[in-house]
Amino acid sequence: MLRTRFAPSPTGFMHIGNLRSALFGYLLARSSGGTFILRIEDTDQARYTDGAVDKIYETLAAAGIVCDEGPHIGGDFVPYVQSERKEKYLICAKELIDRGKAYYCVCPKAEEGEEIVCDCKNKDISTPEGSFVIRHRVPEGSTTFNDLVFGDITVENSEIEDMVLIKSDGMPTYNFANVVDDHFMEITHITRGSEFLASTPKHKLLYQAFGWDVPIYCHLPLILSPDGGKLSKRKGDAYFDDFVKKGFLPQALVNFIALLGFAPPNNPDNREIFTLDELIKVFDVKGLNKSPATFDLQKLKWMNGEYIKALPMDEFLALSAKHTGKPAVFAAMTKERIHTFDEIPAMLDFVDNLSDYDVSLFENKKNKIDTATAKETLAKLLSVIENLHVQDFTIEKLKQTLSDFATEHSLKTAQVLMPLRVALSGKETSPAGATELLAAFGKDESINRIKTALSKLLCRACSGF
RNA sequence: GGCCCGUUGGUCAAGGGGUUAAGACACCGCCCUUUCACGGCGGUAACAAGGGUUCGAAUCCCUUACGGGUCACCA
Repeated sequence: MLRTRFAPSPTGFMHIGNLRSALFGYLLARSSGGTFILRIEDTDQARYTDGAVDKIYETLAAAGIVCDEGPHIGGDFVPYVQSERKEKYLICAKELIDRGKAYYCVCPKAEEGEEIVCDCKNKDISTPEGSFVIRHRVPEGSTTFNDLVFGDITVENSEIEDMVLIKSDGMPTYNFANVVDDHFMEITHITRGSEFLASTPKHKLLYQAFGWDVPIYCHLPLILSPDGGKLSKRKGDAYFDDFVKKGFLPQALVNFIALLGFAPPNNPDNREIFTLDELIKVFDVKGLNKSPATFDLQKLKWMNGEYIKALPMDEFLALSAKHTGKPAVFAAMTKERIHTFDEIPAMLDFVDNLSDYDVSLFENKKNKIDTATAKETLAKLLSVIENLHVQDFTIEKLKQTLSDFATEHSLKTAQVLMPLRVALSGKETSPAGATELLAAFGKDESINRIKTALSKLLCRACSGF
């Protein structure tokens, strides 16, 4: 039975890279009928942040990633929080000391840039006094491990330091706790970012020191920021929540990061939009890449736009309400045009506040419209609209009315609709055409806006320009 | 700097000895059109460099360059 795990540290918000590790662990488990577990690695007390564990649950839930075992659901291997497993690590470390594979070190903690020559390795201290750590005794030779993505990797043991297993505060280090827990929780496949590639030989040596089976490694290619380095907090492109706040949908985000460093091997029609369930179906480690992938915001936006367009209208309106207080008629206009929800406010700013726009907006060479013809058309249009009944303000009826108007005055539809649209929106671009805006604003407001346009145009005419 | 890993258009990527080197995002053009957008059609644009191996290399090997990761009592 295949078992994978996601083992984050509760240090704050969920980093995109972390979410991706979780996603691939989940995909690997689900695609082969395995089990996906969550383990909290809180061995660094200094970095512990309140609420961070809840944030992890929330993010996984938002992403649709369901755990089979974990602190919040239990399982056969409780507890799933490392700080609650403290004794286990010490016992294991002592076992290693008994076997001569680890030793007590009483050297002071090295300061920044300082290097301490440690001789504890040869002292064989049996009962340390005062502050101490337990270090791994790295054997001679070289270590080779196999990775599902990167293949065989060999490192000389002389390159590997005698790493600390138990810190002076009694807590295990990440490297140690990770190995111990993965063994006892019977994790078969280790999925994590390739930043851990370099420490994997240390881990393998530990498994061997205990005489445990070495799990199968599957390192994921890194995600890079567009300017080369890591995704960073500074630029606001590092955390899941940042993206949600900006109006990205969790599903789109998941879809996008799944396709970073991965391409489904069997994808004849080059599909790129996948639900989580579909990702499970097409997932295969063979599709994993080795080279780092750059996070391209533009493509994410495109993908998010695709998800927004696919949303049922009621869901869209519910979500857009968080970003705009405008009436649904207007919000609905933006559905097919936005990439992220935070684009809505700027698109609908004209609804409550007609800007003091310039009359040059009325000019359009292609359709032979200038301020004079626009004024003339709007003036005639005004009386037509004033004579309409309120119940005639439906898109269907307005369309007919405007079309008849154009015919009657021998105008092209554009020559009627362009000036009207500008008058109603006061903008060069608007999220909908004249008919829709007319219907959305209703009779009174439409008349007001046309009158405003006329006064602007009149003013222009007086001054002789 | 040592060690490890990587390098196909600006970005994501397919392709694993013989291809006109896919597709997507972005960009540009055209069409549609009531502006912009959407949609449709088309276009620009890539095998890091140099050596091998081979009848033939984007594909295999070596070197260089560049990029990244890692060298904690952080995870």
